[in-house]
Amino acid sequence: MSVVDSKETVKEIFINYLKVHQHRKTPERFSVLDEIYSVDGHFDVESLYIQMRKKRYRVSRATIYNTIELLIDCNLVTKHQFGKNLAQFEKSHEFRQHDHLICEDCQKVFEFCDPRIHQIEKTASAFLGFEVTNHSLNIYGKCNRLANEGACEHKNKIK
Amino acid sequence: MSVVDSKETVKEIFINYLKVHQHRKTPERFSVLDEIYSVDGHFDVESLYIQMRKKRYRVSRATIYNTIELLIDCNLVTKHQFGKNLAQFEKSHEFRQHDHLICEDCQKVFEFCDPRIHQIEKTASAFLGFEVTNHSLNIYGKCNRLANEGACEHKNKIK
DNA sequence: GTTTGTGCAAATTTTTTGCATTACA
DNA sequence: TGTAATGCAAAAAATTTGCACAAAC
Repeated sequence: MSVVDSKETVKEIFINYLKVHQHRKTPERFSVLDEIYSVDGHFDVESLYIQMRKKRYRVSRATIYNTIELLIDCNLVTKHQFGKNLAQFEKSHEFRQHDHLICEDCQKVFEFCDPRIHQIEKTASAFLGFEVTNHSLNIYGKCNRLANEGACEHKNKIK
Repeated sequence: MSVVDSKETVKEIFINYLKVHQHRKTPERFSVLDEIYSVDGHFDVESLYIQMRKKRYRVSRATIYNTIELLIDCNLVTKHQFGKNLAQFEKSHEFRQHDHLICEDCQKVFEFCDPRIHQIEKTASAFLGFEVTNHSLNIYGKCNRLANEGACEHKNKIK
């Protein structure tokens, strides 16, 4: 699926969500969605705001916060908390569910998939009669500098 | 191990940590540790602060933040981020490693253990040569109100 | 006696809220 | 046209920082 197709698809999903929930289809909401699906990796509200101001869009922080909440509700965006008090977000449609390995030295975030997490989800939810909607698994550690030369920007990296 | 023994043990660990890292042994640091190990479950800095002020202790928020950082560093306290921008903490010495199921309706947090998470940790860390220090697995969902009557304080609970 | 740690308050940072105005339906 | 959504700025909430004073070592 091309980037353009993906944007079309998520826009349709969003339009449908807005219709079903009787929310208005404003240009601001679509520009936030479009911008989020133009970016790879994680982002926070402030950087998205600055990025959108630099470009063609005119949106307020309040609208970004509001729109992201809607996008999370219709599963087009995922929220992360990597241990700091700054919420990070990520587009999530048609992306393989993945979890994160966070390097405590360089703060870089790596992604990985492991199907076994679903078994754990099932067991744990059955244990208390939970109806699971999603999960968040973060593994913290130190990325091996030698094995990942260049992948990790250490503060004290040997130049 | 009794509560008193546990407090003695963690105090020794903390004393040793402070010695090794050449930090001073102040009464404030020990009272924060003592108070944390008197409380069950999760807590945030503000509630710990209020609780300590109500009781015998006289500590500032800044000191609590500072001390908790040291306690995290010596593995006596664990930090959690359950999706909100309020850091939650928990004593962690001699407590079985566990993960969390969070109810999106009532915000209640349930604990569970699953040894399979360690296999995932191993696989994921081997994948990128990570040296794992810890992990955080949060499963979000809706606790079954009927099956857990009384366990979950729903906002719209049927009275 | 040095120097780290503390308390307090001010500053920062991130998110939320109130309200007048705009614009979708 | 009625009402939800927006922008802005102020407020709130959580954490960090600066500095004078206290107290470990």
